[in-house]
Amino acid sequence: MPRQSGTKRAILEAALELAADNGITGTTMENVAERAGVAKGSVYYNFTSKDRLFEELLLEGVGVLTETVRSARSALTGWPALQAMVRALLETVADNRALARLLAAEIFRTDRAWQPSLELLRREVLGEFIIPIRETSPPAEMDGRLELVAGSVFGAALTGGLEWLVFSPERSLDEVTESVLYGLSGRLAA
Amino acid sequence: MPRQSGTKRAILEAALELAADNGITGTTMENVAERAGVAKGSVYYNFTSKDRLFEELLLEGVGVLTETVRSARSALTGWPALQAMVRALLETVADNRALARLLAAEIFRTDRAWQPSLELLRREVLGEFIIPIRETSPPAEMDGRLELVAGSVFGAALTGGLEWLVFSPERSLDEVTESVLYGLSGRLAA
DNA sequence: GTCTATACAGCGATAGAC
DNA sequence: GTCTATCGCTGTATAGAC
Repeated sequence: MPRQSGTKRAILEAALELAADNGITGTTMENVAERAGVAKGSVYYNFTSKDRLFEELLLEGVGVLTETVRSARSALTGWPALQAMVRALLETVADNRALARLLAAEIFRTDRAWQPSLELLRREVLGEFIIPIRETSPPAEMDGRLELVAGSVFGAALTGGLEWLVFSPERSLDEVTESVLYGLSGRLAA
Repeated sequence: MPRQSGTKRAILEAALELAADNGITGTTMENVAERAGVAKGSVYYNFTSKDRLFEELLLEGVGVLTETVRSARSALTGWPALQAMVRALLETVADNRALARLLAAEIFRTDRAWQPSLELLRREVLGEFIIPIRETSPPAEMDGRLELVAGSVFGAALTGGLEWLVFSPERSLDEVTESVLYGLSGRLAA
């Protein structure tokens, strides 16, 4: 089923875990090789450069995120769809905390070799959020700003998830989902 | 008025601009020196190490952010206070876009020398958000989770602001403020 | 396809003149 | 207080044996 050799998979996983802890620049190809249980030469055989390795890693990760959010939306519309999407996003964050932290650090950078491809995927995720937002019939003057609304809803969930994992890991998924949705539910504006 | 020598200020500013574009690890002390118009030795005279330089930079930045948010809250309570704080935060992001990007990348990292001091300041900012949130009389079962709610509201604003600066810089502060507050106003849950 | 060994550059930090 | 010069280490990437 895996479309890659075991070595390639092992390298990707090692790179992900190390970079979540030490940042991408703080992760050396030597570290990755050690952790994956192979020699540095093998890393360079499987990935032409460090940039390529992390590009592949990030694109795969955002792809998984997009699919999860999309399938959570699937049959629902409007607010119930948004609730399901936020929960799915938080679940993904919890299951891939390394990826989530990496993504948070990379998503607004403009200096990376992989930035163009990453931005494309980012827009895909935001697009998934725009769909149910539009279904809540926003006023006409918000039309051109739905991407900003979606970005901030996405940010609320991602930041809430990271706050959870990094600073309050004792909380349950349910509690965190409720907390994030509480902020979006309008009860703050009551 | 500045409590530091001109050289120290110039170094801090150069470091901030460079790190926003290239990341902290991607910024060398040589780069900083060049941009500040001094020699590398002078950088090391003013800051004992690279870590110290960036610690000072980040702490000063978060301090400014905290003060801005606090003074925006000042005389207000509840939802109006939150609105004012979000707007103030977005204004600060716009005026210090380099700092905002740097902060977004650093705030969830756990591998930095300055992480403990940064986390303290982070809690201060969140504390400012918790005050008006509590004033909206959340149900008792949310009591222990207000930090998560605050974190996600803060994240909504910060992410919305970065989305703005990095991907939709043609929007106005008013439009972005409205967009972020739209997500928090409950109109998505209507 | 995986290994070891190494070239080569870049960076943080220090020494010491002025 | 600022400079130039340099040390020592680390990291990316490659060469070539197996």
